[in-house]
Amino acid sequence: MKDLVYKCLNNANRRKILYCIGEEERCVNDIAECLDLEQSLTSHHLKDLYDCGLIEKKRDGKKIYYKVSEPEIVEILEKGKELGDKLEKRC
Amino acid sequence: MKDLVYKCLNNANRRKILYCIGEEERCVNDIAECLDLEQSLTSHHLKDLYDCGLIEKKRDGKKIYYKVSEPEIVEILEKGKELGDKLEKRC
DNA sequence: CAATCATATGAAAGACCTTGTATATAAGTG
DNA sequence: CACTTATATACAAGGTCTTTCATATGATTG
Repeated sequence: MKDLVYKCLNNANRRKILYCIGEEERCVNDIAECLDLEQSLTSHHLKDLYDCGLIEKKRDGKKIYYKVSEPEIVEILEKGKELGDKLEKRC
Repeated sequence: MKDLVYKCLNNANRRKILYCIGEEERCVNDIAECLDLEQSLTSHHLKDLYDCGLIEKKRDGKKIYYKVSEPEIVEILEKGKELGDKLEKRC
């Protein structure tokens, strides 16, 4: 259970999704299009993120809008990216 | 390549190892004993962490001492833990 | 209500991870 | 040099993850 946050972070597509809906909410189709992912794949990942509690959703007519509910996750993402970049330069 | 940091974080034993050698260096055997892990498993995980660049090693006679080389990883770990705890309370 | 649009779900293939067992290497010791 | 201690590596079994394809559900529209 405690591993869910790290598990969510351990996939490039999920990380992209988090960045994508970190500032403003977006509907599934927009997310998929924006990141060039299959609709169903996007949906699967959104479910993982949602089940983990990192994002929230809101229905509006046919569309469902998602956004990050825990800003901390974006901070972690940024720290992770910084560190990753730093480590990459070394090799 | 950029995923290595997140991959390293996505395993409870590796996270324990990072905590264990975050402050002071320790040799493989001590780490294994301290965390109650098999020697070879400890060694496997240390290799992953080392290859990723998160920890450094130093030989002293027969023993090899490891310690965290990037303190940022411990910060990330702590932020991740805080967030994980927060999310867990919800369910 | 049939058709359409938007999203979710299930199943399955293949890739990837974790772990354990057995064995190898490397350093130190008698 | 044989032996022991400390660590690393190879391999294989089992499990988990990611992705795709096909299909289902749910809301809206004509």
